[in-house]
Amino acid sequence: MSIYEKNPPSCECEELHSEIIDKKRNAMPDESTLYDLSDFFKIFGDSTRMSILFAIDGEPMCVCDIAALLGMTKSAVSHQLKVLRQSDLIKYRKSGK
Amino acid sequence: MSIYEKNPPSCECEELHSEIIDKKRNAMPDESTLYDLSDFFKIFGDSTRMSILFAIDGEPMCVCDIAALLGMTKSAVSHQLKVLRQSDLIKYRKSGK
DNA sequence: CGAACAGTTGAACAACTGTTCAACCGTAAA
DNA sequence: TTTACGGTTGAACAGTTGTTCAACTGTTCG
Repeated sequence: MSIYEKNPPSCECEELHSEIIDKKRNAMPDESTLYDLSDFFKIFGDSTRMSILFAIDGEPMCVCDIAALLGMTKSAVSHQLKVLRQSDLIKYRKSGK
Repeated sequence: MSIYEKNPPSCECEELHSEIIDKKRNAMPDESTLYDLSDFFKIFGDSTRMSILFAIDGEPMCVCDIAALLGMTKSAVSHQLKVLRQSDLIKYRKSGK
């Protein structure tokens, strides 16, 4: 005995408060700003990357040591370092052998 | 003619700089702090949530209007509002009909 | 040169995340 | 009470993200 058999096609909201919507639309940052902003936060939204940033804060470390400290593989660390490097959050320093 | 056929089992780094590692380990925030921190940033790491936050900044909006403004379904907005609500970033205000 | 070391890369895979769809709940007006 | 409205929910799906594995590069030391 299903009662709601003939629901309307859902969400027929015909912009009931179009004044508010228009007003808000003008106040909104443009799309690319929104993407840049969320992309920025995305970098810190991973605990591994956060750990790496804390680890190399102040004194630089080599990839092997970071990996040992965090209990991950060199590869995983390197992948995340690449993300951080691409965001200009860290610098690359050549190591010699 | 593959040359590097007998690579070592990879990553044999026997903590070459164990002093540095130990020192860093003590300076690291504990794991739950790291998770809390990254979880916090994760919320802002999505452009939809960012948009919603900008939209409802100052003057509150109903779900239908947010959906119309951002060109999404009510459902999608509601799901993201739930995330924001769970993070105590926004408050719920009952609407009447 | 050849071996060892430090690090990078890409493909494959699993886990997670965001959107859609359809069904649903609660309130208020008819 | 019934209908419409504003909003929520959960399952399903697609796209994205993080880790691992194996192979690789470049440098340096013997």
